[in-house]
Amino acid sequence: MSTAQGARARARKEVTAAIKEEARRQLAKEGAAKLSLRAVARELGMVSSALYRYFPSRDELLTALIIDAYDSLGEAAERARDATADAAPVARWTAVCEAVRGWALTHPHEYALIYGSPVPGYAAPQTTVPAAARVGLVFIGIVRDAHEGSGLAGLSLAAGLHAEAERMAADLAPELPAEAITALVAAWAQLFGLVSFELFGQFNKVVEDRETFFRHAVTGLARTVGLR
Amino acid sequence: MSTAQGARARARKEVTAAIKEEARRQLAKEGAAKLSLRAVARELGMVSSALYRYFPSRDELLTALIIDAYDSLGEAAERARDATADAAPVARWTAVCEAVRGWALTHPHEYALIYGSPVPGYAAPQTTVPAAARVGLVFIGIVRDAHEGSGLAGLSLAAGLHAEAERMAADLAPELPAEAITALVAAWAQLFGLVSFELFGQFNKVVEDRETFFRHAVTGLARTVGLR
DNA sequence: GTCTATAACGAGATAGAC
DNA sequence: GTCTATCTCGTTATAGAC
Repeated sequence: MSTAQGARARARKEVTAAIKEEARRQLAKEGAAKLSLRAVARELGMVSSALYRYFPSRDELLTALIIDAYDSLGEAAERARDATADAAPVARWTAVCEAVRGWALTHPHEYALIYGSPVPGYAAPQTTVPAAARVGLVFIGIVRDAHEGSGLAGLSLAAGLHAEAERMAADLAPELPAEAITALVAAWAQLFGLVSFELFGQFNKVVEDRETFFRHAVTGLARTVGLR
Repeated sequence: MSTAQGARARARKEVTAAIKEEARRQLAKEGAAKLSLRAVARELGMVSSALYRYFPSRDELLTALIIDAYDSLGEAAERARDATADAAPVARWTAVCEAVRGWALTHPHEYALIYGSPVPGYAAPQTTVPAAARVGLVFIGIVRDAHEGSGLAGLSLAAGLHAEAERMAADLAPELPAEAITALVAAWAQLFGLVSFELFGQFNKVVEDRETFFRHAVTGLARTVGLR
């Protein structure tokens, strides 16, 4: 019975993986808005109703793809962080930024799914939050390590932002100065601005040597969060 | 006959405008990927074949919407620049940034159309380039004015980036230092990272007082391009 | 119990004949 | 410009295989 259960569980895992794999293929070809359970089933030689044993609705399938994408990106970032554990803070920062960019370039459609336009009629549930937070936590970890080690450069903070900065710090990293967390959130958004512009074509005919440009830009970002 | 011709031209303009208006409504409801000439025609009480007298294809309609969106955003930015002609460079910079954010918040679907995920199967033609460039030219203008007036702060440039920086400067603004243009292009992308994160929901449960946060962040961006 | 297959619903898009 | 026949879709109910 334990082997039968094991076999069933294994089969279930494999089918689930095959469904997501095919769904990702469709994501690339038609976009998230047109992702269709029927098409996925057809391509897999299944009947559409059979898919409901694995995903209770189309939206749940989308959610699974979104979580997978966030996790895949988060893992890439964590690998880069861990591989540079002994390096200087700025070097770790840029290494993670480059890992993010590298992941985006190799997974453009999954990147568009999580950081591009919202899918009409779909609202991401709270279950996506932990996976979505992983990249951010990697950056927080680097800044925290720098803070406890060589220290952070002093940063200024606009007068009206104190309350909000304290709130964000309490939420995200109580052990860090509020100005650092504020700067970090801004840098986080700005990093994805650089990646999105490259990926979505805004750098066409503008930036040619994108790798060098990116490294220069994110080194600047590292400085704005107080790393050195 | 000249009155008849004038009336015809006017009618054509009006129908064209009505088509685009309805198309924008669909953009909001279903997203760019599902924009269909048929649905637009139906909603307007026309027959789909009649639409082809105004737009030769769905892609051309999309292109028109994209150009309109870029122009609308560009105008908002230009208005903010002109309204602050006598202000300090940093104040002008933040005013234009806030105009960009304000436009995005009031036109979220058009923003997603031009700065969100690419539409599958659609490639923007070169005709969109001039409209797309308008916002960028506004920022270049502000930096140029500052350079000719109170001057720019000195900026560093990564060693390997000299060639690319010179190329970009020659392309975009030969009268500005190459480091300034490089920093400006980065800041431009980073600005849209801030706006996209707010608009696409990444700031949910993270940034609460978004207006204050945004102003703080773009003031920081102004400094990274050498304004003061 | 776990899965797949058949059939059907209501809604929307599409193609072509007229 | 209209009408109709035929597709697609998400989703459910049901029946039967393993």
